[in-house]
Amino acid sequence: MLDIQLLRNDLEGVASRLKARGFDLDTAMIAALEAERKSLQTRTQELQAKRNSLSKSIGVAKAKGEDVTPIMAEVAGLGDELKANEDALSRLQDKFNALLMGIPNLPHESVPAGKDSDENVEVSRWGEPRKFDFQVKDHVDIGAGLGLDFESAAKLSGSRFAVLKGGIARLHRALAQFMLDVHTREHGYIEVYVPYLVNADSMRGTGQLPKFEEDLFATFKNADEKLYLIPTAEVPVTNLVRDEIVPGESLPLKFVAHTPCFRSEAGSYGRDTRGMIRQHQFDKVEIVQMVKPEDSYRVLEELTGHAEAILQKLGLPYRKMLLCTGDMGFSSAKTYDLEVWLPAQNTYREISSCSNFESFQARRMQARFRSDKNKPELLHTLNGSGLAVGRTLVAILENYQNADGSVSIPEALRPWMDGVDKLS
RNA sequence: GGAGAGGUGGCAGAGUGGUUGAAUGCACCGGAUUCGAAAUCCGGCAUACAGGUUCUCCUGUAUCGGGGGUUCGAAUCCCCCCCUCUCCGCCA
Repeated sequence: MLDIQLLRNDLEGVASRLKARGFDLDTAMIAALEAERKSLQTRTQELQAKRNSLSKSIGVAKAKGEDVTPIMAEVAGLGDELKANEDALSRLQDKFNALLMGIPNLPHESVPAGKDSDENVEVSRWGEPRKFDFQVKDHVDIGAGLGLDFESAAKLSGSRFAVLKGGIARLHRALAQFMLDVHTREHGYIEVYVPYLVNADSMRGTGQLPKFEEDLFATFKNADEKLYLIPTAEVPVTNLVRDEIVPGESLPLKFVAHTPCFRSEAGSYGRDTRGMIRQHQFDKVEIVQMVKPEDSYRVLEELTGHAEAILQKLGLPYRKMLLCTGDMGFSSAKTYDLEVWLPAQNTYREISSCSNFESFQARRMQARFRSDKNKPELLHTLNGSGLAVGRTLVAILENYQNADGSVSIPEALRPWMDGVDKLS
């Protein structure tokens, strides 16, 4: 959520920055709503003040044993207008709030302008894609002989699910454990285990709701209370600080969580239908930080580096992309995507997304910190995939495949695989 | 699932319709005392929003788990919901 003060003070400026990310802000409508709000609110508060003081004087008069009927008569006249004003104000505020919740974050000034992913900017590249002296297979074909089973998954649940058996399931588990261990041991994150079902408040806090309900899976706790399956650990982990005022000295808070993620993938029919790239359910290790505002851009670089470290340890070639204004997520002010090399597709594919949300999520969540005796201040939130486990599995299968159909295990991962150096 | 108790400020904990945004204690901040510290004493100390003033405040409104209701007036009464604790049952 944007700062409403910013909207009031610099509506046109906000509109033009939003335009850069392809969002049209109806400034005339907002200005009109704002003018109406101002007069309604002033009038309502006036009436409330009058009622309060009259009510108070009734109490005083009664205590003295005086006759209160004249005051009662006076206050009775207020009732209808006050109620009408209160109702109108609350309707207007609901409307304004709904509008505000639907406005995306402002892009940081360092974000390049652009329409879509074609205009993202490559920042750096790491590793050399391997030269194969045989015909490379994609992960589906390689995995078929190693326990990657889409037919069973289709029987159980339909399309966009996978069953892993044997060594490949083991590899999947090892990857998650490896990532968790690196982030906790080397990068200073605290491991957290969190619920996979969360309420609507949590989804609103991080920005998935109200706009993107169709991307989520939901279930019902009872007839009128819906719970959502998390599309990323970002949701439960970031919401740990919702409605909290944390001591300034406790920042930065650094959390890492390994969770399954559930996405309906509505609107992506036909895209990445083959294989494990785009699933309804996948595992991800997510790193999250809550920091002071002045630190958040330094931390974005640091956090992205933590995700890169996993790719480097695994020896997977990747490139780091700075997303342009038109390709960023709804809540983000600046995002780096890490794209891993997939030889069978002969291209780089997203495996991590690292974002600084500045105070956008914190404002929705009322997540604040207090330094000394200063007033509470909104903190900044960041997160990144460190990494998407399923896609990392795909990358290893494809990059470490051998001519005989076996797959080598990256050196760094072997301690998590009981020393196994090859799946066959 | 059954029975009972409870949710109040950073924390603990009073408060069952009327100058209560809320006693008291702890914590915290400023000052006094002290060579300095502890102890003691004095004062301050919630959040959001609006209006005024504009870097310092003033005024108003809302907020005592959430929502709705009664009333001139609700932390306090009524209804619904959520959560926590204790006991019993069930259970990975």
